[in-house]
Amino acid sequence: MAPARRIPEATVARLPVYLRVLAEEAAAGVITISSERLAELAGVNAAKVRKDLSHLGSYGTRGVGYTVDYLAYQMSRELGLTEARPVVIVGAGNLGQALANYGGFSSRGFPVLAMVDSDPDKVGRVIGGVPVRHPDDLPDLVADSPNTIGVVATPAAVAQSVADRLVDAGVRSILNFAPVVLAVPDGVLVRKVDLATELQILSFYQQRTPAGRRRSRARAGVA
Amino acid sequence: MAPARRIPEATVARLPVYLRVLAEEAAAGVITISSERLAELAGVNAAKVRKDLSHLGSYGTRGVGYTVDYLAYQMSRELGLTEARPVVIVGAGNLGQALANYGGFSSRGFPVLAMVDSDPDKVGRVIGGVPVRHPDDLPDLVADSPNTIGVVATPAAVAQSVADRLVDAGVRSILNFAPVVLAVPDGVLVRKVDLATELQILSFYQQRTPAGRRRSRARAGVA
DNA sequence: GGTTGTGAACAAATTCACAGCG
DNA sequence: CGCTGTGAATTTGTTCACAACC
Repeated sequence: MAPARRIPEATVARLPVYLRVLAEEAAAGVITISSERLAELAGVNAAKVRKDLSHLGSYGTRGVGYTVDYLAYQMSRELGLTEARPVVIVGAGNLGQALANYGGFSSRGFPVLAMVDSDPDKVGRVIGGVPVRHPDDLPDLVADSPNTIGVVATPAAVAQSVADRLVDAGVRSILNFAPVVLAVPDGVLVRKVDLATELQILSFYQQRTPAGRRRSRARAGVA
Repeated sequence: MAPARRIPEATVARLPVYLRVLAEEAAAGVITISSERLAELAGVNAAKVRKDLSHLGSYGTRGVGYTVDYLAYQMSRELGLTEARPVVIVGAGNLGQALANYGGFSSRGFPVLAMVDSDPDKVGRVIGGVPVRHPDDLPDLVADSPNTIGVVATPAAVAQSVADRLVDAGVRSILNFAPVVLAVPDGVLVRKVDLATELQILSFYQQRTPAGRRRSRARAGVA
């Protein structure tokens, strides 16, 4: 009986993956799932799944597994997903538009309220179903929902000033796609997604793997 | 004198960040940089920087710091960035187009060769300066450069079959934006970027921070 | 029998603190 | 004196292996 306080960072980072798998299984009519199977679908090993889940509480049944719906519910609750978190995307360029159009946000509880851009040609238009607003409207947009998440999808040069405006408007969570380290006050959370960084990491690891024999068609996967 | 073999994963993940900082400093005319300063700009602490760099070798000078150009060169070499890695983006939807247009790839040594899409309305066109090719062309596209990186920017439903085709064509590094765990043979590397996952992680941590007093304008940053 | 939940063993990563060198 | 490079200490994360339980 681990009553579950202080969930390790590494575990938190995996919960969304488990949650997605559980949603898929639930949709497929699966009622219970073992740590073994969940591990396979999530691409990790079973011991890790059990340890991770034990941090949430004792939601499994020995000899049986976990009830998919129930586990998913507990996980959503723990992640704070019981109510929707609105998203405002700053930067209505290619990336901003792609994110706005990307169905994965709204469908997973993150409705895209608006895009924000200073280009007068864009302000007032609706792109991909999302209205484009002027940066001055940020405080109004955020005022209603204090737990709005701000997404920075601008060029690096303006990312810091955009972040400042988001913070001033009351945003306390920021997802940053610009390749800069944002400075924000205490209490504001930033996560960064850097596309070129990901490629560089791939680049490092690929050079070690000698070039390999020609393609074996094995489904290795969960390595 | 750490002659540098087996660089820890956590270190590899930070090298691209250091490298970007070094490039910016070099562009600004800075000649040498201390671990303290590099740490500040990269958003980590100085001990970590020194430990990370020590895995590459002893490239610093005590009492002085690191020569920016030299360190950047050694780092690029270690990351395997001395020659360009071509990128093929599969999926010419919003995300694919955004990635194709995103300058950050080409400018950092990852030229975008082509997008691939099965939509006949798109094949043959040039979008954002990048030609759209038919999936059947994949083997030809990749044949020339065996170290091509494949980017999966398709809906989840087809991501696995796309990955299969990439692997069959000879691709050994894949960056996956689809919210699925890809199964690939040994020797093929996959990294995943899941946008909704990032939002969910933000969601978890934000709910703990009680809502906070009204905005203090402190530049906390590097926390 | 089958599967969870968890202590204990192990491994990786971070941080400290300082000797060593320029 | 200043700053790097690194052993040692600490913390965090992973894996093992098995008792507890259905």
